[in-house]
Amino acid sequence: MEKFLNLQDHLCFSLYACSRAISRMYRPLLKKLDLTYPQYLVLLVLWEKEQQTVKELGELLDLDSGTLTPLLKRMEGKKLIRRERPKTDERVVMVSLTEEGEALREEAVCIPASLFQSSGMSAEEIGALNETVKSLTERVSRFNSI
Amino acid sequence: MEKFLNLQDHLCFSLYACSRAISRMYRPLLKKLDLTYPQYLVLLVLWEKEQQTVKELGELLDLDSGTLTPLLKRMEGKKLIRRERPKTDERVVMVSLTEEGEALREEAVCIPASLFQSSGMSAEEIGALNETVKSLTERVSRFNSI
DNA sequence: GCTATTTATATTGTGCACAATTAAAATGTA
DNA sequence: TACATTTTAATTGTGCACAATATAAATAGC
Repeated sequence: MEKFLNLQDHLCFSLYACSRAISRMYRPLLKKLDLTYPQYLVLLVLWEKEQQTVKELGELLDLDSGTLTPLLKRMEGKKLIRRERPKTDERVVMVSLTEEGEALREEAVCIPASLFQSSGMSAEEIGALNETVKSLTERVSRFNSI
Repeated sequence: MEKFLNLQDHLCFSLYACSRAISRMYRPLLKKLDLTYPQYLVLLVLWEKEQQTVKELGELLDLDSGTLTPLLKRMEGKKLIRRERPKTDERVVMVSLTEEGEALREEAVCIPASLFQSSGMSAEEIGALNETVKSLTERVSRFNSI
């Protein structure tokens, strides 16, 4: 006989609600940059390495082309990125930063601090939570692929 | 000078990716019950208290009517719930379980165990993580409302 | 070199999320 | 009681997520 859990005892719900709460906190900050949260994540990846394929972006962000293709087209429309198929392999779409996209980095650099500030947690606590959550994701994902 | 974080060091991304990974793990289990993850959450709430208003559901799940109204209509279409406006206050929509909705509880009761199993964590560790994440959500949400 | 398979992206369709607006019923107050 | 305000859902529009499918280029085997 399985014990029946309260909504509040479901870790899945806590994580789902927390992720949305953070996204909601970031939204007004990102709106000033005319960005959505997933678009911000794409920029985070490109600020680390300014040219990547759609496939690489998808692997890093764990998003498929059904999500990324229209998202990247919107970002291209805003002149934040370029999308081009290299002559050497026309299956691939290379995504690279424009100057505007690169320049946004300066304006966005303070966004993570808002989570740090609101969390009331120390850098160590945040780091530890991050590692725990990443480890959980990895195990769950591994479980998925079995 | 702010330090620039790697994607993997962003707690916001870890939580976002983890939430989606869990949802992905649940999806095949929920598909057997013809449920989506948010629909499952609505049932979790109704299994605890079998009649609630849309407003109450929204407060518990942190979802607004723009999300809930169409979702609940789909659940009504599947005969899992009833939606009715009480004569005493016709602004309100009361949501209540049908027998089918109540009966799904038995089939869904094992779903949380799949997260427990795949996580490789003890019940204590899961409980502690749950508390940490809930506390973070609360602080972030409070920050939002200032 | 020719075909079969693989790889990378795009398309289509469904279902959330959420901001902004609308609408209708209930309540408060003069 | 009349009218302003508040409460509660519904609607509209945009942008993800993701499964399923399609398409075109590249590579592998023969």
